[in-house]
Amino acid sequence: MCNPCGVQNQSSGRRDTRDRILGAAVEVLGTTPDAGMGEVASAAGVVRRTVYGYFPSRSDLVLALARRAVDEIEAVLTEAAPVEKSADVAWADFVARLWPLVHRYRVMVVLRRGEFGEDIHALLGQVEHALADLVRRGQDAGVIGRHLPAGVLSQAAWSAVFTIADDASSPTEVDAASVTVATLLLLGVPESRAKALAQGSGR
Amino acid sequence: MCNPCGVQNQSSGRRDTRDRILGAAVEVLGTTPDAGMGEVASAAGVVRRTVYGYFPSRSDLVLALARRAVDEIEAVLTEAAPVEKSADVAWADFVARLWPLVHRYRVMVVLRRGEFGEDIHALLGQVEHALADLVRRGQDAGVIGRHLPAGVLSQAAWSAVFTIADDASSPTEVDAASVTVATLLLLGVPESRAKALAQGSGR
DNA sequence: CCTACTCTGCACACCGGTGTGCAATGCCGA
DNA sequence: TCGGCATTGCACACCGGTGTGCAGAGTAGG
Repeated sequence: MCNPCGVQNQSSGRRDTRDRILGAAVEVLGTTPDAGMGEVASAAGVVRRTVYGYFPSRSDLVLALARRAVDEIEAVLTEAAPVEKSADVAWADFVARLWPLVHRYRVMVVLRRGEFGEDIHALLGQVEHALADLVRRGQDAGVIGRHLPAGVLSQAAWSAVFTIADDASSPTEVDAASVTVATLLLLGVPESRAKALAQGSGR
Repeated sequence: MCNPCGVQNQSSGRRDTRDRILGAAVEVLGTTPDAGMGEVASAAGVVRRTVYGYFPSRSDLVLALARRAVDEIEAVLTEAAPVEKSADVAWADFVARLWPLVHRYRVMVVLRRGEFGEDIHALLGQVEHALADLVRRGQDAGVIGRHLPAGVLSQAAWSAVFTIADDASSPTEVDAASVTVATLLLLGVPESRAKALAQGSGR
């Protein structure tokens, strides 16, 4: 082999390389959604040709990426928001759990527009629908405001998380509690309660 | 001429055609940021070749578009937020004035990532800086919350406006007052005051 | 009517990304 | 030591978008 760039290629297994490519794709496409296969490949420490060995086409790569991300987000959501929990508490937990991983999902938001809008939106639809239900539940229980319809409100809060994430230039300029408070406020939760919830779910 | 598509071409003047192209570009690029010159052209009721007569390159078109949008937004902002006005009132007025025009600026948010990030960001930087200052002023006066640093907070509120805009599928599903309330809440303005301000600035 | 100007409708070259084929290389386990 | 396997490093064809050139056709105004 010839690997002058210090990229570790140890413990190569087929599954392993695939994961490394997927990981690189998250990173690269998250910041440059229209990057080519070549860029993804070199970010993964691999040659363009190799990527095609795992993903026959660019869209296969992107969709695999999306599917994986959506699965993870859905897992976090169902874990944080069981039906018996109050909606505002559930939201706080969800955001707190999501925040450390958010950089991995930035790619989804970025990818929604452009090229694959159709398919990505379908995948994301699952999550967004569940989120809307959660907000609606909160509105019915009176713990979440009615200043906007549930669908719009959940969407606004949901993407506020990502907006804050990629505006916070320094990695830890903003912590999970702050983001939780901000989104709770947007949802119409009173300030005192918002702060209490953020403390509670921040472990 | 040969115009089977019923596209009105009357009162052609050079400036006029230019404006129609720019308008079509706002529309098309707002929903499909990587649309080609051809798509913009036909949306403007014109042939691809004609567009090149006004904008020598695709980036010229995009940048002209961006410059124009930023100018308009800046005008709205300075009109709505003179220094003597309290920051929360100013924000409410700004959002209320911006809302009816927001579809024209969606393109900016969409265009920030991808291809021209550098230049667009420079243009938008003007506005975002002013917005951050406004929020900071509000925090210092105690009318805006400190749950997030001014820069991040202003950014979050600012893009919430656009998020809400393109999630509201039906055009008038959401009115200016609702959006104003939502963003004020996000900024940490108490609910009662937020609603009062939204009423006040809603004309 | 003639001129000037815009818009059209092709032609074309160029470029960058995609996807494929194939021979060569290096590694790891039997 | 040998055979299989993943990876490499070219080769290539293909496609779609960009930007240009040029000869027309339609139109408005003097």
